[in-house]
Amino acid sequence: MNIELILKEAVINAVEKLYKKTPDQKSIQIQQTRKDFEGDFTLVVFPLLRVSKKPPELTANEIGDYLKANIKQICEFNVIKGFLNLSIDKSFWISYLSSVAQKDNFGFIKNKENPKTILIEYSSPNTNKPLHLGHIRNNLLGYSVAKIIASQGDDVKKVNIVNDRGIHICKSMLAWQKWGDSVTPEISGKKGDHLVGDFYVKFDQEYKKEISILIAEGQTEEEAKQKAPLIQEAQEMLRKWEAQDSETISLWKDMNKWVLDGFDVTYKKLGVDFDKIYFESDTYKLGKKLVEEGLEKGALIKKEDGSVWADLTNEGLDQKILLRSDGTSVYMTQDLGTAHQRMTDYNAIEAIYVVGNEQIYHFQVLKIILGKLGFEWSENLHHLSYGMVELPAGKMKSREGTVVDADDLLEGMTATAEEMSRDLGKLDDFSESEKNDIIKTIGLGALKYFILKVDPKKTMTFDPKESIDFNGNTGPFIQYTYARIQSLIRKANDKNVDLPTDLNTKTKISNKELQLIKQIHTYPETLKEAAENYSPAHIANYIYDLVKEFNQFYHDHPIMSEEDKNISGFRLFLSKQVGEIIKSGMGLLGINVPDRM
RNA sequence: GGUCUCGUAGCUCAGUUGGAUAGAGCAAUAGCCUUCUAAGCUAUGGGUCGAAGGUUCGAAUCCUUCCGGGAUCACCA
Repeated sequence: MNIELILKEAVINAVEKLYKKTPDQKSIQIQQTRKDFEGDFTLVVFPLLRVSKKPPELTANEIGDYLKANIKQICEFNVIKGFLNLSIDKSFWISYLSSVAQKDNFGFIKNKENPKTILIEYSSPNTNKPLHLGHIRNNLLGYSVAKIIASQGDDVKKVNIVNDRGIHICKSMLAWQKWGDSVTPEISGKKGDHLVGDFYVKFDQEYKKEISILIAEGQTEEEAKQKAPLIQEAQEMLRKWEAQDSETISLWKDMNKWVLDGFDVTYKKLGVDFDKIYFESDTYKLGKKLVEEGLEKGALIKKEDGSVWADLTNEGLDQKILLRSDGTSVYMTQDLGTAHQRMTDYNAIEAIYVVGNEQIYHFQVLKIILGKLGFEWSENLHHLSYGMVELPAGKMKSREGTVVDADDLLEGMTATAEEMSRDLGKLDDFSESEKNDIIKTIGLGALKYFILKVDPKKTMTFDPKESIDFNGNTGPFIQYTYARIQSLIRKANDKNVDLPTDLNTKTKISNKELQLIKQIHTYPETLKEAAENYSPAHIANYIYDLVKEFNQFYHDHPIMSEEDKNISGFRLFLSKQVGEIIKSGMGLLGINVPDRM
């Protein structure tokens, strides 16, 4: 019994009765009334003037009269210009709040009729360096979007495809061989991914030296880049790897394990996980068969030199190579193969790729080619592309060491949270382990919220020198409000202020309280939109507004000292519900909320 | 050059399929803790929504052109 639907239907009836015509759905525009006006919902009558053939005010008044007479929830209305503001009876809102409390996961959809299996791929790291801030954005987005979509009743599978082979991996391996002195994570005491990453940087440094020497000797930059001994050795190593040379493979396995163990630690700290991890070393040969089949079907073309291409000129794009003249495959070929493989593995019909916006073109092409190959699900492949995270100085570059490392950042956040708590004297009477849990929750919450509240497609800048805020529109602000609510509930329990099981609909409530209930009312719609748009930011901003509103309420609506039992009970009930929604919404962002802080 | 994308307060960002007087936070200033957690609340200042046209009863939102930033256009991944 969604009140907006009831209103919509009623408006249609009104128009039919009054003007003898059926309005089309689009012309019924009902929205929340802006705060500066009296009312709960507003009908915009402009689109209906065509049917009414009367001035806006008159039309609005006529419809208002009809609605007030026929819909019992409507107690009053006013008209300003072409806007018909409808007031809903307060008892309706109070009973609505009661009904919300009876739902288990308010706003979630359970037992959806035809749940879809949706794959979401995110993270997809390279095993040659540790994770950085860009990966954090990717992981948080992927994990949160997966939760949000699942909350709307579909079956979501999280997959990670680890890029564990290729020339970049060989670079780290080679540098380790040359300058590593048999060091291991155990010996150095360094986290494996960082250790390997150091060798990747080392490679680049030495490689650059060689290049500048060659250039000094008179070669062009182009030539020098190709002819430097190090890069040639790395290429040789890749050839050996592909030929399954046992020594190379063994080194590769060792170093990959170091990195993957390191990733696991970071993933765990971040609180993200996967249903399945694919490795590119297992899948990089996939796709060739699809291409050959496509060739037979005539969906692809073969050139004189034997290379195979997809012709996308009808789609306004170029031609795209899929098999080189020597028959080897390219990145796109692989991706065709892994896409097919995954969809088959899970019998899925929809997939979301969480990948940076520099690959927009790649995914556009991928989708078209899969369509040409005859896969109907190609229509349901979505690229959730997100903007880069930049430093004030510009882009982050792993090879040059100008990155914000994920582990460092996480640690820094916890440290800041601790400092903050200490300064405020918040955690003085907590045990050491409680304290640790709480500061981790707060630090992580600050980071996650900081990243997720921003529209994914926007490029964001991050200044490592300025620590992430803990006041205002931040994770800790929301967590704090939650903790206060929990404290309220505990105190109420001690002081025998009852939490009613059912609300008295005659209770007198303030505008602020009404406003809060109305905001609770939009939570399910917010979740739905967030799922449709793959947008955690929607939810983040919703919770912020709710919390802001709640704090105002909290400030000037006493609960314990309120003598009217009806009112104190109602306020406690309302507070608890707000708390539930904070927890639920933050949960969808992958952010925990503490009971005390 | 083609395609895509972004441009809203000093800074970081909201702004639902076009709707009423464009909103928050940070930073600045001034208030509020013997009473439910001050990581909070209140107030003040701060804007030609990149620019110009157009569509519309109505545009930050849609269309066109231009300006500025970013991405991409490999027989790299």
